[in-house]
Amino acid sequence: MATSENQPKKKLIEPRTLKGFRDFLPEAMIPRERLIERVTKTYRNYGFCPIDTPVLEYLEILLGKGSDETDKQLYRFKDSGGREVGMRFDLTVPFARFSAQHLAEIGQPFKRYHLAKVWRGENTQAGRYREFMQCDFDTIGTTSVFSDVETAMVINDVVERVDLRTEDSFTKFKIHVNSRKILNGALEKIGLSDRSTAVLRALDKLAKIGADRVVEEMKETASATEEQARSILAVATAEGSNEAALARIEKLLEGSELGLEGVADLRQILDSTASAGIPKERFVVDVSIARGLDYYTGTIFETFLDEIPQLGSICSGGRYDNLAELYTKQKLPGIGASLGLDRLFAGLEELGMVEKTATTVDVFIPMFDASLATRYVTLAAGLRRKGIGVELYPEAKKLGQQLKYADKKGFKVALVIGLDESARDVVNLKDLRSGGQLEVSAEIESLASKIHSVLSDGLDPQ
RNA sequence: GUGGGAGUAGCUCAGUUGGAUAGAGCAUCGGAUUGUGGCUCCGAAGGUCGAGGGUUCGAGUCUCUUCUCCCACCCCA
Repeated sequence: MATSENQPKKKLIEPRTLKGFRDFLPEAMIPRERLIERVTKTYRNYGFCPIDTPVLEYLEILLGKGSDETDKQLYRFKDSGGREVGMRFDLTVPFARFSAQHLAEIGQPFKRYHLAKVWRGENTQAGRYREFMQCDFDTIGTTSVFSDVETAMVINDVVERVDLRTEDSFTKFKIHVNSRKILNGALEKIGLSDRSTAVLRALDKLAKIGADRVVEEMKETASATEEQARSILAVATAEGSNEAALARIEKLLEGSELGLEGVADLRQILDSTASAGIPKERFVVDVSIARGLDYYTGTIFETFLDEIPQLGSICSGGRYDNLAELYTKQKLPGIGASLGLDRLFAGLEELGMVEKTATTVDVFIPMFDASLATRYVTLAAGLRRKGIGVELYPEAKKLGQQLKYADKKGFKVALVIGLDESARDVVNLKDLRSGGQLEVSAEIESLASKIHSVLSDGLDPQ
């Protein structure tokens, strides 16, 4: 190999990232972290506990758990010890393994959340990447419908808090609810139970491609008759209010114990969430949502933003009978959901709900005069002890340049201290948003409270 | 994986029938301005024209191969 000293010109390595993989600059990462914080806080608010699992799993743990598609998308390789390994493509499969492995320690019921990156080697598209973050929460070890109710409430709470500009509730979204029991009851009644996957996959596309093409697809992929397909659609397209839709479905499913159970579950979810104060119109009974994955057996959720439904579901989940059947004989029923952070973030940006900032603190101290450096360091430390984040500029450049830097980064106030101020033991407190400034005492206690008031009320320009 | 589109400065793009040293705006850095940011003016830096081959006196431009990215399908968050 030729060394660089032997070459007339050093060949630079092109800095680049893999397709579907991204860097996050501060102005993207700061709001992203804020969103993550809010999601975490909401999950914890319900008693969900954090866990983590390895990025790599033995290949046999991951293979054949989703569809053939997920097998194809799996990042897999041999490690240096010759072991067949793969990178997790979701958080549910690792959780299933985790539950089976630690069941004795975690007990039941068990509620966990897990925010982590997952990897899928599929083709990229707008809002779809090969490395992306999922924010899962699950409750296992109980079949109680009140876990379904709680799951619905968590989804609602978490999406209500996505407006990163404010603390106010975001309301322009709908949670679509369905139950596999209703679908399976209907399939049972018309004798299509053995082809449920294909039928449901077709049904899932209803909103996208319309009734006629769904029927066509069912005939093709599930070899359903026209009559069978139409009768599934009759259940799936029950319209009107949630109550009216459920009443109609109840009629259509008469005699199907399973189907009626599904109707009862949905009624309970709607009733309980309404009593808990969640607006009724937030939920939409929608029998056409089916979810791709096969392991759902009961309630299903999908969440859409009112203004960009074409973005797809930003938070989806459902109930399953047996999470870890491939790893343990112990039956583990549960329910959970997953927030697609990157897709949601793409949506929030489109809706202008992401405030751009490149700083993590509000207060900026320019190094006005090099001889006062220690003075600045001390002042900054004092304010930080008071819980006020401060950035001190590291070089004694021209004041104008330092303020320009502060302005560009989005600091809200600057504390300007030159020889004059220092001698009189005062601080020139400048509101960078309005341009107004005020001379205040440099005493930490009063300075801190003054900063607080300027941060919340601003300072009039003079 | 299938189909379509596009690759020129960090970003958005211009570049005529093939012609000499490849340009602009924004962004970056510096100066005008050694006690005050956003506006203005001036300047600097920044390019293997995605890569490799071919045609030609001459290629950013034509041609072939290849790579990458974007869009749609499939599937999904």
